[in-house]
Amino acid sequence: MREIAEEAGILSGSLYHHFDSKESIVDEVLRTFLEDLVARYRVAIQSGSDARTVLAEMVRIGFSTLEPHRAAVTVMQNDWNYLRSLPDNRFDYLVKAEDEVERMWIEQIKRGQAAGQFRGDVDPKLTYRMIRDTIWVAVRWFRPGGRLNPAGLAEHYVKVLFDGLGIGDRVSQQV
Amino acid sequence: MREIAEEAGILSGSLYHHFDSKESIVDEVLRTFLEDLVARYRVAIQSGSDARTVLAEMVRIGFSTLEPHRAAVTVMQNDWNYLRSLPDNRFDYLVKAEDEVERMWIEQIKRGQAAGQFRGDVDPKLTYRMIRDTIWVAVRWFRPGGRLNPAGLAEHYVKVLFDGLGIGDRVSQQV
DNA sequence: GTCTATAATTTGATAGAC
DNA sequence: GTCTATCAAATTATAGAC
Repeated sequence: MREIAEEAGILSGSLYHHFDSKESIVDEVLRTFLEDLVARYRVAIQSGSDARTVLAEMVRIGFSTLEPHRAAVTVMQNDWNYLRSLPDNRFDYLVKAEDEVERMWIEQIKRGQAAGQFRGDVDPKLTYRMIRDTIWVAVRWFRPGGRLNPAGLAEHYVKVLFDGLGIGDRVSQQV
Repeated sequence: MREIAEEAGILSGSLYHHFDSKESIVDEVLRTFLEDLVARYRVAIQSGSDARTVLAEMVRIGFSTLEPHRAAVTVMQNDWNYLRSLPDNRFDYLVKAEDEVERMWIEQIKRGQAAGQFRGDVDPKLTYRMIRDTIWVAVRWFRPGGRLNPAGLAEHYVKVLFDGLGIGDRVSQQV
């Protein structure tokens, strides 16, 4: 709280005029982030595009939140398990939001598999988790002004995710 | 410290008979982990196999540490930046170890590109970071006894990483 | 090698003046 | 809306008995 107040240019006691607790600050940061994220996912999904296009767009949306929602993504990374373990039900919406997001991703992965755009021999849920992790953990090393911006990260990842690092006869490698 | 002592079945004061500070505990946990990890990477690299085989093995090694080195991986995830920021130089070896590990991975990626096993239009360093993140963050949700063991996670990831999620004419998708 | 007791510091939060 | 002053609890660490 003292560090937050210092960043804001006031003393820690003054923070309690704006928020009634540390949890309330976290709450506002996370709600804003999740509402924005889910809304943008919905737009991508409702675009009517094929699964591969939608999934690529969702990857781009994810990376694009790293800058505007850096604090939220960091808190999600570091304190997710802690916030969920709190005795009050204050952060129950986190699980609700995560479940909805997971459903969105998995639906697109399954739709792509059904349409023959994605290979059928991967587990949709596990694949979602790995995509999710890759995007959000980038907040730990990503710094604005570096060699690549979030859009560049997204394009690189989409390339590897969809087409793979390897070169060669795809079919013969699918055992 | 109280929680660690409780897990050990003693009181917190008694811990200081075995370690002179909290940092010393973290230090021992991380050193053990990094020595094991680097040694196993070296074995894989010195096997003389082609880059693709070595890289797949390095992925397997990474996932296989999630169970035996769960505490270390968790601390690396949560406290890496903090440990590096400490005024004393006690954890300088973390950066040294990370640099060495990064060199190992990037060398294999570049070797695979030179040999035509990996596509040349991906950034080796960025690709390494994404592989690294995907492996280690799994510690946050991976629980022994679940649907998949670490070896299963590794095989799934190797499949997606090398061959991609997509199906179709690879060349036409490389713009 | 562990316990009891306690020191020293950090941290979230409050009361009331201005 | 911010500051001063301070509280209460938590947390790392120490001293000395057993």
